[in-house]
Amino acid sequence: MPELPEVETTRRGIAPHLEGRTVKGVVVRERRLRWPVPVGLDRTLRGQRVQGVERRGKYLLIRFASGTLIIHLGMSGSLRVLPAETPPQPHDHIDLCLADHCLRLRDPRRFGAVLWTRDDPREHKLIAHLGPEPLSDAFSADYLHQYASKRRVAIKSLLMDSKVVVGVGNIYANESLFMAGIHPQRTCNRISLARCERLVAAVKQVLAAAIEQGGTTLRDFQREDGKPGYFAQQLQVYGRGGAPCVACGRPLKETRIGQRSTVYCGRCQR
DNA sequence: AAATTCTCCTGAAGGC
DNA sequence: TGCCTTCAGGAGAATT
Repeated sequence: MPELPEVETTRRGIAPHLEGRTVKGVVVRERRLRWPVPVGLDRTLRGQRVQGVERRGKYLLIRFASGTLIIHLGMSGSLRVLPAETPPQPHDHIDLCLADHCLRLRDPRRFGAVLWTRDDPREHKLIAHLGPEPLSDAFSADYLHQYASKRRVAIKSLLMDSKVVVGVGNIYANESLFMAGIHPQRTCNRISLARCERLVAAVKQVLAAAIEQGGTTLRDFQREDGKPGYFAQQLQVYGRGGAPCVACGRPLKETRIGQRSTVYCGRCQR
């Protein structure tokens, strides 16, 4: 499941193969994604040159002179650069064809999205109201503390709210809260500035480390499976309910917050 | 306004 | 072995 580190790794992987290249054609085999894939993408993009590949939160932005292709990978989406004429496999929904290669979107669960906007993508409905990037200075302890003071949800829910900060999915919310020693159920307006400081630092550290590892595990973005290696590796709590806490050895507890699997240590996290 | 629940979908895992 | 059920999850939409 693509979290921000994997989306960023994908961006870095595909950008050199796209930027400055001209689209030869677009093939849409399945347009029933989260929202219908716009009709006429082939006509819109054929002959257009890619000006840049950017990211905002978990949205990838492929910029052209006449507009921007907005791509979200949802839960099961992946983008790979393949040699032209590579036969499509099941769930390979869209190809962006270049001279010698194609950018191919695969998304078995179809929670992803491919949209087109002619306007500034930063003003797009889905993007305009997003919170700050987690690795930017705008995501600070002061910012989080102030935002948290106005709300009464569990801190984990706050972290995963894209209006508060983008890119912190379920896995990294669990990991960050463990690292910061904060109980995921704790009401967000009852966390001190000092503890917000720890939490913000933890989020940045976890995401930065994952991007670094995503870079190694996904460097060969043409490979068939694209399974992120950093998942299984250094996870301290996610997926480890009942297993011993790496810090104190007590069994990790598992519960649900907002329909999401939540794992924590009842002793280390308060 | 804020908080909570619902919804989309398929593959994996578990039960019998 | 095979069929059935359950579950996971991003995040906007709908509901409370």
